[in-house]
Amino acid sequence: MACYDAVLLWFRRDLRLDDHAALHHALRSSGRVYPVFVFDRDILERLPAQDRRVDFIHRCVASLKADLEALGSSLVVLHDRARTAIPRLAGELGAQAVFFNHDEDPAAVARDAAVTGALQQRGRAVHDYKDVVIFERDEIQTQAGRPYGVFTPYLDAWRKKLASAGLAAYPVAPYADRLARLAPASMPTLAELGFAPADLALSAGESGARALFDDFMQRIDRYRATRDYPALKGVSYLSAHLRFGTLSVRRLAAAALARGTSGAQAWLAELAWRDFYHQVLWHRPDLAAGRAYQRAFDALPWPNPPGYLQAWCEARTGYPLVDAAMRQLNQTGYMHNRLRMVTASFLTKDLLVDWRLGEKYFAARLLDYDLAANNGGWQWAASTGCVAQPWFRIFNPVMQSQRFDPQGHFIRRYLPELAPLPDAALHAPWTLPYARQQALGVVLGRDYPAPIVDHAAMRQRALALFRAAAGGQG
DNA sequence: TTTTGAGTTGTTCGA
DNA sequence: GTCGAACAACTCAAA
Repeated sequence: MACYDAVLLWFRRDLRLDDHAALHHALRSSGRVYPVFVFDRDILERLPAQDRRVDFIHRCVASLKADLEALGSSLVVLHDRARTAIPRLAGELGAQAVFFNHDEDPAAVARDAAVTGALQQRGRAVHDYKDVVIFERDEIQTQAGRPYGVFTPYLDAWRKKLASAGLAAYPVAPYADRLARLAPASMPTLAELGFAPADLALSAGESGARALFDDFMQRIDRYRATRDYPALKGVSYLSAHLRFGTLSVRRLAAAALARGTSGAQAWLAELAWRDFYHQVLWHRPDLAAGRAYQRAFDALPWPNPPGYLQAWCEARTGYPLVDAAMRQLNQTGYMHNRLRMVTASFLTKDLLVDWRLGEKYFAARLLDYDLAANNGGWQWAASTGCVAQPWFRIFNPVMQSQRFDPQGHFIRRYLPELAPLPDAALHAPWTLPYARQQALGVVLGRDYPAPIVDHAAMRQRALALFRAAAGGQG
């Protein structure tokens, strides 16, 4: 292992001190480690001022800084362009090397290549590590040495590798005295970054992540049975913390493995999905530019009927489960996984809107937005992805509503204007006669939109669209 | 090389 | 209301 006097540890999507690959290696190889985080102008400039993610990250960074100060160090927080700021800071602090963890987002890959080039030009070393996922890049390949394009065999290989290789651990505490002694300094406020505070239900930072993790471990055995019901507390609610690395994915996998129950196994497979999509993006960076995984579907002539996208975004489709889900997204920055499928299917197969537009909307709204997973999920729903939903398999939004929100608890939570409706009518209010609507005080077109499309008719159009495109592959 | 089995999350139709 | 078949045929991954 290299031996340095002083190095930089660049935090990015790994905002924690627990089990941190790059930090662990930095501390082991250097007498002094300077922790730094950059609010990157190159990224922030492209975000709207009300983007609630910046508030969440800001809180996580403040929490990380406080944790470092408790150890006698601090965090250098810059509001700058990482491409130039990191090499400059390394020079100012006399750091001989910069340590960071991989980020496979193609924009981050390009940024890191630029930073690496600039550092090496000045004779400084760069050390980068796998940390965000369990297995990355080419670690899991088919027997033919190709990346997997089908999840089920990938999962099989992933589980085998996990069983044989085990999970690495990257402790930080034993070397904490090598964190640079830094006096607490101020960091830019959210307002100085140009962003407004958000109404966040999710507690930030490592302590917030830990609390959610402990809570989920009480429920993980029931995960398989409850995860599809948005009204239930069935899923982990850890996605945003995984996105920003306030939790170590290795700790999560270890906990699920140790638990060993059917529910824990089902959840472990979700972590494998995350690895799978990250690996797909690594091999297909063109997906980030909106290319379809199945190139034959790149030219699919999405009709994009005027007004449909906006109605979907604004929760005005007239399909209660879809609208409730979109309100959940708009109000909280989160959407239940089952509902991500329902709304994505509805936009692409019922409204015939290009999946890229839906993906873009999710990307701007989701607190847990992760390019690899979001793109993978949308392409799956749109039937353009790897082992996608077969195109003739189209969700029926009413049936999904009846199956997964039978008592309408979720719908009533986000669409209180429909609360007076009886359970049976909640999934398809247009089936109520006008007189009954009046009696209940929920009149379609006045209190809630009439359905924007007829599912059966649009299903036929979607089938025709895909049949033509699939036939054209010939 | 060829063969074989399988592919996250479904819906509709008709008996 | 319940059940099985049809929806199409292709690609992936392993044996």
